[in-house]
Amino acid sequence: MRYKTGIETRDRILEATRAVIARSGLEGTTIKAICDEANVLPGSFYNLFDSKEQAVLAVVRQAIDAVDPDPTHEGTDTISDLVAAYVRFLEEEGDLARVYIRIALSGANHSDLNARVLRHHEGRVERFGQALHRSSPGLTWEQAERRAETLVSSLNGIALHRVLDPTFDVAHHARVLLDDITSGHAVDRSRG
Amino acid sequence: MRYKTGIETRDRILEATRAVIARSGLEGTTIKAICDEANVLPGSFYNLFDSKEQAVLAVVRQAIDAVDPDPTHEGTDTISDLVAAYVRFLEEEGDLARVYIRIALSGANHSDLNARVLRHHEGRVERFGQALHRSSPGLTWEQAERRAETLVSSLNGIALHRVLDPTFDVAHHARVLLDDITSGHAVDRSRG
DNA sequence: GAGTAATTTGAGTAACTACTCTAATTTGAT
DNA sequence: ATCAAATTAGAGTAGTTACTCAAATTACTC
Repeated sequence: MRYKTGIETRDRILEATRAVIARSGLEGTTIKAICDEANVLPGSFYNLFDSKEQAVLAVVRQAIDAVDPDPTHEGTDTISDLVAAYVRFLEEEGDLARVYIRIALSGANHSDLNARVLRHHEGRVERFGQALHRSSPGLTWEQAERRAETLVSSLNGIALHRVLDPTFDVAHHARVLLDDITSGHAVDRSRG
Repeated sequence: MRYKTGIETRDRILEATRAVIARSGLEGTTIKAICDEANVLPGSFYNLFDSKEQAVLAVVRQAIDAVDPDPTHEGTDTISDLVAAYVRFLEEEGDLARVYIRIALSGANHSDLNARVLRHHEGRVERFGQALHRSSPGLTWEQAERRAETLVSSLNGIALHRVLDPTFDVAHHARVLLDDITSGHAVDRSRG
């Protein structure tokens, strides 16, 4: 892959892989579907990728990275920022968002993916927890983290439903969730 | 299927199908996996079922039905009851719960499943909305329904995460969610 | 316990899967 | 323009898929 055409073909294949995963899921993604979508023959695919897995994992990485476009802002953004960023991701990166949600479930099959998804999830929970702790001094760090766990999982539920129903108003429900979870609950009284 | 052994075999195959879907997802479910799990040869499977689809759909129906064990109670149960019933389902019917969550995503491929899942979801939202409206007179019916939409989707998010992380405390997070969504928000101020 | 229908067996099929290989073509530095 | 390397073409392979079928076995009725 040193010529321009090779790089273009590689990009086209990754785009196609993304579209196919978004449409058919990780398990339902076949080489034929990818090649048809990318207008490429199997020989070309295997000239640029070692395996189907490699292309799929590249897209998986894209999706996970795209969820949080600016991980370097750590320690400065509010929960509202974080939720808004996720909503923006869901609304503007339709295919990648679908891929992301598909991964969350397919992970339960492939143990390596499972571990990767869980690690990413924990990172998000921690970041949300810190933001929550900053804005709600009444919460202990542990309480903030637990509420962040609820929030992040719930947001994923909203994202999940959008895959089924494209008219689902993600922005609205995310805001309701955020308002409710951050309002008036200085103490986590549901514990124990 | 008129002999006792045939009925037993049928049940064993459905149990196996349930376990395989829970473990590998709808797309990842193969006749071989089902037959191995049920200790049956393909010929026997096809003596009792017309197709793989038929067995899978039977399990899908089981899962959807099991989510709400008592649909006749309509109009009398509280949101707390409904949430508790879902939590109980998730905790006590591990395999069926996994199947249920898997369906929610796989539905995006098979359009018939998608429609069925959406119909079921809408039914649940309506039931949750009615319970919410009963307990919170400050909410209009429409507001109650919208909050129910948020709640049901969020609960599914919590269920989804449990598939990835079996130690996830579903009961706790469901209660936090319920408390937050039902507390102090007589007016849906996030609208518009 | 004989007869009949249900059930099980297990090899077989056609279509699909991921992936390979060689020959033909295209690319870009010289 | 030449030439080596990159890229593409496209038939081919081995394994897996859902599903079939005739023959052997088993279960129940009388």
